[in-house]
Amino acid sequence: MANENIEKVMTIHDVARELGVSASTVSRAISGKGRIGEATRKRIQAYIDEHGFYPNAAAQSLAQAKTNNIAIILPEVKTLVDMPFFHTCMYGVEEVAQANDYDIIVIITNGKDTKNLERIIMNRKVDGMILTRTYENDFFAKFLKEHQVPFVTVGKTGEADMIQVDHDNAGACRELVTVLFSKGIKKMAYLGGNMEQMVNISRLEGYVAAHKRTKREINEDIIYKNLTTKVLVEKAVEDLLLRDVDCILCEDDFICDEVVRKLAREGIKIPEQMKVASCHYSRVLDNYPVTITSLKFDIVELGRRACQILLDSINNKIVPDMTLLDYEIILKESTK
Amino acid sequence: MANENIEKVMTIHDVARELGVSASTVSRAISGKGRIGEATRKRIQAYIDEHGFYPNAAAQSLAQAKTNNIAIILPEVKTLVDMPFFHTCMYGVEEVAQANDYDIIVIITNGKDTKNLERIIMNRKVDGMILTRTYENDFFAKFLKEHQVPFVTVGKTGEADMIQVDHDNAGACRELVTVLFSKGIKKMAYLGGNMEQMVNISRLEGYVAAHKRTKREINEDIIYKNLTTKVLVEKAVEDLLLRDVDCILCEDDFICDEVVRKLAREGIKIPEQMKVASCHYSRVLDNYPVTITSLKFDIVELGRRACQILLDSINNKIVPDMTLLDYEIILKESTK
DNA sequence: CTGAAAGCGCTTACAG
DNA sequence: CTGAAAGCGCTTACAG
Repeated sequence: MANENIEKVMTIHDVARELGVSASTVSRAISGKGRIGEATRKRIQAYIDEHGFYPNAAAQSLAQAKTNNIAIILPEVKTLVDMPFFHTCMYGVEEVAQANDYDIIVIITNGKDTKNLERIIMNRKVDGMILTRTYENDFFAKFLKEHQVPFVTVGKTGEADMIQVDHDNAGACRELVTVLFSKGIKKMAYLGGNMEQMVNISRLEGYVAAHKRTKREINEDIIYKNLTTKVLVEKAVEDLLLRDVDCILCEDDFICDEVVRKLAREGIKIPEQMKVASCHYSRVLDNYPVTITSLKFDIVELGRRACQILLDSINNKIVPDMTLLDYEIILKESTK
Repeated sequence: MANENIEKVMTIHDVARELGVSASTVSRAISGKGRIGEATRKRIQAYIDEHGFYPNAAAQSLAQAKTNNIAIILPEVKTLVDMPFFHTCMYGVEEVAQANDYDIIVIITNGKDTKNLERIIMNRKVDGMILTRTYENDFFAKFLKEHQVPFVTVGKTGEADMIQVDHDNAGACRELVTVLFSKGIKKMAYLGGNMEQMVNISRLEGYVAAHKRTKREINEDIIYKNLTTKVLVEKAVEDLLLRDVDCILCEDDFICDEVVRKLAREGIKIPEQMKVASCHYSRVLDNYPVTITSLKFDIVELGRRACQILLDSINNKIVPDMTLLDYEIILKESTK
C-alpha cells in the first residue's frame, strides 16, 4: 500500500527487463508488426495482461506520426431539433472510433474562425476530421482540403473530390412528395430553412424533382426559403393560407413545430383543412395531438458510417466518394 | 508551388538553423520558460509568426508529460431534456478549454464499463477529466479517484474529497417550494426521476427542506420516485388526483411534459384545477399553451466553471471542493 | 527470430 | 543569456 503512490508508470523497458528480452521485442509483441516467435509473443502478452502495461500514447504518436485521435467538428446550435441531431451523430462517431481504439476530439465552431481548426491540424493532434454540417461552397471543407487533412463530411459539399456521407435527403423528399401527390394532394407549399446549408438545398431539390417527375408546374410563390425564425415561419403560413394550398411540407421539425402551432392558433385543423409533413423526424414531432408525416433517418448510423469511412481512408483503404444512406417515409395522421 | 507537397513540416530545429540559434533557445522563446534575451525572443517570435511554426503536440506531450487534453465523460442519453443539457454543458467546457489551448476528448458511457476510461487514463491521453452526471456512490468517480486522475464532477457525489461543481439544486428547489407555499398552495406532490442520480436526490432534498422550514408535514404518499417512463408518470398523476393535491412539482421537464399532457387528457385545467412547476427549465417547456413555472440554470456556465476548475486543479492552483452555481426562479402562468 | 541503435520532436537541467 | 546533451517512451530499419 505505502509505496503504491511512488510506483512509476510501467514502460516498455520495464517489461523487457522483467522478461529478459529487449524493448524491441516487447514492442513487436504488442503491435504484432515484425517477425516474432510465437512463444515469446505469448509470454510477453501474458505478462502484460497480468500486470496491465499500457503504452504511452504520446510516445507512440511521436514514433509513428499517428495520434489515434480524430476530430469531430460540430456547429454551435441551440434548437431542440439541431442539438439532438449533432449529439446523436456524435454518438455514432464515438461508437466506431472507440471500437477502433480511436478517441474523438470535439471542436465547436460558431462562425468562420479557423483558428482552433488550424491549431489542431498543425499541432498534429488528430489523424483526420469529420465535418458535421456542410454549407454551399463550404469554407471549412476547403480549409481542410488545402491543409491536406484526411476528412469526411456529414452532408454534401457539392465538390467532387471530397469524401461525403449523407442521408439521401433529395431522394427521400422526392419520394415523400411523390407519395403525397399520389394520395391526392393538389398544391403543396414548401417551407425551407437556411439555404446556405447543403441539407436544405438537397431537400428542396427533392421537392422540385417530384414536381418534375409528376409533370407538375413549380410555383415559386409557395416556396419559402430561409425561414430561420419563428416570426418568418408565421408570416409564411399567413401568406400561404391565401394561396389555396392543401399541404405544407416543412424542411425540418423546427419549422414544422412553428407551422403546427400557427395553424392551431388560426383554428385550422390538421389534416382536414391543411395537411402537413416534415422532411425530418425527431422527437419534437411527438409533441402534438395529431401525429405528423415525416422522413426518418438513422442519425447514429450516419455518424458511424462517417467515422468508419474516415478511418478506412486514413488507413489508405479505398472508400466511396459519396455515400447516401437510406430513409423511411412515415405516413401519419397529418396527411390522411 | 511544385514542391509544396514535398515540403516537410517545420520543426524547432529548422527554425533554429534558419536563425542561427540553438533549438533550446527556440524552445525557450516559445514557452517563455527559462531565461532568454528579449532581442532573441523577439527575433524568434517574428520568424515563427511569419512562417507559422507549430510545435508537434506528441513531442511536447512526451517531453512534458502533459497532453493539453481533457476528457469529458458524457452519459448516453436519448431524451429532448437530457441531450440538450449535456450538449450545452459540453459547449461550456469546450469554450474554456479552447481558451486555454486545451482540447476535449469525448467519452460516451452507457453502463458501468470502465474499459475506455481505463485505456484513456493509462495511455495518458488526457491531463484530467470531467464527469458530467453523478450517481449516489458514484462508480466512475471512485474509479477516477483510485487512478489518481485529476477530475471534477458536474453534480454532487456525496463524497467529501472530490471536486464538485453543480447548480444549487437543493437550494433552488427549497426556494421554489417555499415561494409556492407562500402563494397559497396547500399540498404539493413531488414527481421525481431516477433516484440513483444525485441531481434528483438534491431536488427532493430541497422539497423536503422547504416543508421543514415552513413547518409542514411531509407526506410520503404524494412523493413519487423513479418515474423513468411515460407510463409511470401517468400512473402517478392518476394516483395523486385522488389525493387532494393542488400542485405538482416535477423533477424535470421530461416528467413535466408527461404531466402536462396527462392533465390535458384528463381535462384538468392548469392552473385553475392544478398548479404545475418544474425543477428544471428547458425549451421543452415552451411547447405548451400555458407557460410553466420552473427553475432556470445556466448550463453553459456550469460547463465553463467545471472546466476552469479542472484546469486550475491540474495546474496545482487551490480550487474549492464544492462550487454551487446560482439559479433563477421563473414564475409563470402554471402556478398563478 | 531477436537485439542494439537511431530516431521521432520536443524540453530542461547543466555548464559556461 | 545561450548551447550541447540527455531524456521523454515508443518504433523500426539494420544486423546478425
